[in-house]
Amino acid sequence: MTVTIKDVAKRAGVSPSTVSRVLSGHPRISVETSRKVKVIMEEMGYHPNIMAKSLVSKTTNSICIILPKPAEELFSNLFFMELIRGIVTQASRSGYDVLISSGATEKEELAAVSRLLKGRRVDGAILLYSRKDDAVIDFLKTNGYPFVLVGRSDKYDDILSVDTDNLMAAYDATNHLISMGHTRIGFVSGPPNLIVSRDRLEGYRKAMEHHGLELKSDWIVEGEFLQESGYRAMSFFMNLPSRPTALVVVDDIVSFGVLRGLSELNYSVPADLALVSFNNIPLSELSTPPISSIDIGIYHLGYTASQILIQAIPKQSKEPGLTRRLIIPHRLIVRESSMFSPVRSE
Amino acid sequence: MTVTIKDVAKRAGVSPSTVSRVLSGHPRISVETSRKVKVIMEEMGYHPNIMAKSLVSKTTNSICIILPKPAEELFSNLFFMELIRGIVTQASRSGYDVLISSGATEKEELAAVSRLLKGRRVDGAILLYSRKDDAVIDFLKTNGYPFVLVGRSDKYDDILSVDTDNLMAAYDATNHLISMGHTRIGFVSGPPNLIVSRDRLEGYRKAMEHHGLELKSDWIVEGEFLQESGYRAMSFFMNLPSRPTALVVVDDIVSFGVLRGLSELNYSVPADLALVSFNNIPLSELSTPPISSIDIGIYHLGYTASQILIQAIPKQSKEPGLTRRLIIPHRLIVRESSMFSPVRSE
DNA sequence: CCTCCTTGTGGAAACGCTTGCTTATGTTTA
DNA sequence: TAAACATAAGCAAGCGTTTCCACAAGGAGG
Repeated sequence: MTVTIKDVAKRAGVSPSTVSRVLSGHPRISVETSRKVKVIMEEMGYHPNIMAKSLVSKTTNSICIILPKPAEELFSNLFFMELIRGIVTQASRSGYDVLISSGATEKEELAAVSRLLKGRRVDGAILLYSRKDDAVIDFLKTNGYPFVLVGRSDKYDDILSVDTDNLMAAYDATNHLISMGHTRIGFVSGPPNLIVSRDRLEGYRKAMEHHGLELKSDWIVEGEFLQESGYRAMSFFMNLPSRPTALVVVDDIVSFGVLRGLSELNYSVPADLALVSFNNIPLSELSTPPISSIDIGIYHLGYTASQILIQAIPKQSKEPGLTRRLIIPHRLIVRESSMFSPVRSE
Repeated sequence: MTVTIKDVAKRAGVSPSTVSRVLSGHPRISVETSRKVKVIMEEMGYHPNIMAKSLVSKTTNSICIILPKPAEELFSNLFFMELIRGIVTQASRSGYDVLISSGATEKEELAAVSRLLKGRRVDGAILLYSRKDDAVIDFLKTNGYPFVLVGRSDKYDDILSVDTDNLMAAYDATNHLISMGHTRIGFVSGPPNLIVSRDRLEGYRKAMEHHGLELKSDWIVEGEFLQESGYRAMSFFMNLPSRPTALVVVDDIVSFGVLRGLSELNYSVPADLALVSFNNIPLSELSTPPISSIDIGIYHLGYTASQILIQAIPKQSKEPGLTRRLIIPHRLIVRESSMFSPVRSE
């Protein structure tokens, strides 16, 4: 049925080994033979069986993306789509296939990962954002599988990772609001077990302290990376007797929730509440008003993660890459949501 | 290094065949042997080599998603993210892995597909939205590979597919505006080579004719599934001497563009222009104002597509599924963007 | 008591490919 | 002219499974 290397060999009057060598560009194959075999492969519609190849070469030319546990929700976040886009693009340029994997529970997730890696279905993995204590990281690390983290681990520091300097990013975001004249600035954070939440919160704190501004514990609320969290945070803040004039929000999606609530209550952005958030997903410029956001180069993060991972996969030919931890630069995109200076009240 | 079936066999004092049979739950294995072998597998941390298994069974337990050509752009559309989410969820429930593939050009795309299918890396494919003449469909069809189309083909009608009744959906959308009292209704379409564009346009036409409303060719503009297209369409319509009071827009993303342009010009939605669009992506309720949209159950489309595909993959055990073409019901979600009745002017 | 089935297991080939070793055919070198 | 080498291609083993076939042991049927 399907045409194998043997069929090609027979038809070309050479041995299977020769055909295989033509395929892999072995140096000791004569130009003529090579050309002849190639013509025949074309004629017969030959395609190498990837499984057979993988079996002997012990390498699959594919990697997997491991989505964080509550994939159902997070999936909807454009953030992950951008990340995946970056990964898929780069991987496919390097001749790698990409497999998407996610589990409903952490246990399921671990099972999936171990099936894929131990079963030699993929050569390596990309983890999208890490929690404080991550069983998957432990698994991958102790078994010596190539993997890269988009984000950072607070447990290991010799791990391949691509990340944003979230502390600095939050510092910059807060600073921007301060430079616009805001002094009463709140922070809407993410889940406390995510490292990114903590780093961004810390950056906010640093900036406030650095400018001698008051850090009220009332003005820091935690939530999820969901629109609803923003909505809730907004009503919390607006009901405060003494409320902030600006907010640093941990993720654009959360900002959408804030925005929505504000518009329902007929508050205006940025006049009643200015906003800066993170990630600059494609939709942050589409909202009304457009949201100022720290662009962290999501696509670029994904692209780079894939690059580093593929470099780290042991190959017969090349030395492994040297990169360990890479920081992708961020930059603040100022849009309407923060273009307002409050009246000085001191 | 890695533990194989032979290692387990040796340690358990049985033959490799027996271990293999334990693995696959063969009926003629004694309960005792089975238990013993399983314990040893656990102890030794055995994981079956998926490649070896695939090689002999000629089946990979994985499918691939083929993204439409200009993946770079479309990827950003939440639409695809939702679709992928549905597919991945269902596939993983059925024990299948999902591979994402996309090519920059149609030729590259075809090469990727043929590498994956002919190379027996995947058992089947899901195509996301079809163009008028699709080489990939031809390839899959003539080679007899299992695949399902999310959308429909105008060339073959014996193809596995999951789709929305786009004609009816557009009819409903238009009808809704008419029932709100609009008589001057325009249509913002997508690329004419996409079947979905044509079907929706046709539904709009049918509804207009059915109510005896004027179909001005001025009031139908084509574009891409991009925000920019909406922006352009908006300025076109607003500069018309005789302009519509409502628009049916082929995709929510396009509506965002319309909305943005309108707000820049200080027009108000729905008072100056009412809007209904399609797909009901998670963000359509987040815009200001929220957009009325035809919910086509994107996640469900993906989920079902995966289900049908996996059923159609020939297995030793089961008969292939019987479904050929499945229509997922749609429903109109009315939001603020269409909640306005124009003043009767006749 | 002998044959025939059933049950549980082992042996070995096969899946399609790569690769180290070997061989055949020139081409240099001493 | 013989020895030494470079080049091109073939042979066969092996990657980790599955599965057909064979086989042993025990029980049932005649």
